[in-house]
Amino acid sequence: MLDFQTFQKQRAPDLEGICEEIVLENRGSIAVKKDRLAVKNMMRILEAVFAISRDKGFHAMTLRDLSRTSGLSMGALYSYFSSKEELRSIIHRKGVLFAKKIVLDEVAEHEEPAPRLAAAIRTHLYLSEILRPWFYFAYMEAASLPAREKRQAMDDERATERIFRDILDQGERSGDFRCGDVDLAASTLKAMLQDWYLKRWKYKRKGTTVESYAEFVVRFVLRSIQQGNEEGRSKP
Amino acid sequence: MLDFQTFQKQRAPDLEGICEEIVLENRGSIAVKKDRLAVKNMMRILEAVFAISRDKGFHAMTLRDLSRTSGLSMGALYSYFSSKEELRSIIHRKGVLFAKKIVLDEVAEHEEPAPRLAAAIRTHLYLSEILRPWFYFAYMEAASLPAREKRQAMDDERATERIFRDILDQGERSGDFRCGDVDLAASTLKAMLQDWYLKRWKYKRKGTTVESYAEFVVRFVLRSIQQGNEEGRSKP
DNA sequence: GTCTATACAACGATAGAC
DNA sequence: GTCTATCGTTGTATAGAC
Repeated sequence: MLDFQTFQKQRAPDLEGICEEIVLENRGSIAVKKDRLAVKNMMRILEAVFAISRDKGFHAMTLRDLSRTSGLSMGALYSYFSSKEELRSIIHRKGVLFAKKIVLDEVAEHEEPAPRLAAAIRTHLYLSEILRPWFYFAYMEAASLPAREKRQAMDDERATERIFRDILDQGERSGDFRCGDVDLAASTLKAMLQDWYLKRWKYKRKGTTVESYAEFVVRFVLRSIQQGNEEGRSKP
Repeated sequence: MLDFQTFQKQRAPDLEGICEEIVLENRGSIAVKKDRLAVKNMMRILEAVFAISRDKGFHAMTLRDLSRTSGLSMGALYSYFSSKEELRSIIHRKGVLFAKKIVLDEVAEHEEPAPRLAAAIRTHLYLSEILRPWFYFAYMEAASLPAREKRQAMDDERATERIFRDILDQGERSGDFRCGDVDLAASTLKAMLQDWYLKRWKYKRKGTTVESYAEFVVRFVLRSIQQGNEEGRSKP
C-alpha cells in the first residue's frame, strides 16, 4: 500500500523543479535571461502568490501586495509575466498538467479495479497535500474566469474526473463494482477528494492526517460499490 | 418520500419572502421608509448581485456593474446598504440561517436514523437547488473574507455538518449505521452535497436532475454505512 | 536586472440638486 | 427617494534612472 512518506520521497515534485519547468516553458515571455536567477525569483513569486491568495484570493491580491511579499519591485515582477492574468494562467495550467501525469503514472502500476481505484484515491490526496496551494488556487480562481478560460478549467476538471470514471467502468465490466451510476459515483468521489484541500482547516482541527483521510475514503467508497462482491475486497 | 415538486410548493421560500425579512431585520440601516418599495428594490439588488457574481465573483463585481444591472443609481444603492461589505454580509447570513432552519424542520419529522438521514440529504439538495445563488455565493465568497468574518463562515459550515453528524451518531448508537468514522463520514457527505450547487454546469451537462442526484447520494451513502445491517435498508 | 516614480483608468463612497 | 457629478484612493502597468 502506498504510504505518504514513500510518496513524498519518491514521487513528489518540489517547488523548485516545477519552477524550472515553468521558466523553460515560458522562456519567450520572461525577460530575465539567466536561468538560475529566473527560477529563484519565480519561486519567490509563486510562494508569495500562494500565501496571499490563500488569505484573500487571487483577485483581491494586488501587485503591490505581491511586490511587498515577494521582495521584488513592481517593475521587476513584470520581467516574469506580462500581466496578472498571465501569471494566474501559468500557475493554473502547470498545476493541472502535473497532477494528471502523476496520478496516471501511479494508477498504471496496478491492474485490478480495486487496487487501481485505491491507488488513484491515495495518489490524488497525497498530491493535493503536497501541492495544496496549487490545487486550492486552481479550484477557487476557476469560478471567476472570463468565458474562454473558464471553458478550459471545466475541461481540466472533467479530465481529472475521467480518470476515476474509467477505473469504475473497468470494475463494472469485470463485475467487481456495482456503482448504480458510474458517472455520478466518479463525480461524488472527486468531490470527497476536493474537500481535503478545500476545507483543510476543518481536517486540521479534527486532527485528521492525509493518510487516515485516504483510508477512510477508500473504505467508504469500496464498501458502497463492492456490495455483494466480497471476493474483491481483500487487497485494495 | 419527499419529492422535489412537493418540497418546492410546500416548503420553498421565494426571493420576495426572504427580501421582506431582510428589509425588516435591517430597518435601521435602510434609508427607504416604505416597506413595499424597499422590498421591491432589495429584490432587484439581490437578483443583480447573484447574476453578476455568478459570472465573475462578488469581489470582481463593481458597484457600477450593480447599478447598471439592478437599474438603480449608485446613490440609490447606498440607501439600501452602507458598504459593499455590508451587502455581502447581509446576503451570506440570511442564506445560512434560512437553510439551517428548513433542513432541521424537515429532519424533525422522522425518528429512525435512515429516514432522517435520507430526509436531511434530500432537503439539503432541494434547498440548494432553489437557493443555488445563495449557497454558491456563501461558499465562494467565504474564502476571501477578513479574519473575523471568516471565522463566522467556518462556524456556519460546521453547524451544517453537525446536522449530519448527529444523525450518523444516532445511527451508530442504535446499531443501524457503521460509519468507520462518524466525523469523516459527515464531512464527505457534506462535500457530496456541496458539489451539486458548486459544479452545477457538470450535472446540467450530464442531464442529472436534483431528484436523481439525491437518490444516488442516499443509496451510495446508505450502502456504505449499512453494511451488515440489512434490516434497516427497506424504507429509507 | 532591478529599482523608483509615475501614468491613467476604475474603484467605493458621498454631496447636493431635484 | 433617486439622480448626477465628483471626491480621494487604489488598481494595473510602464518609463527611464541606475
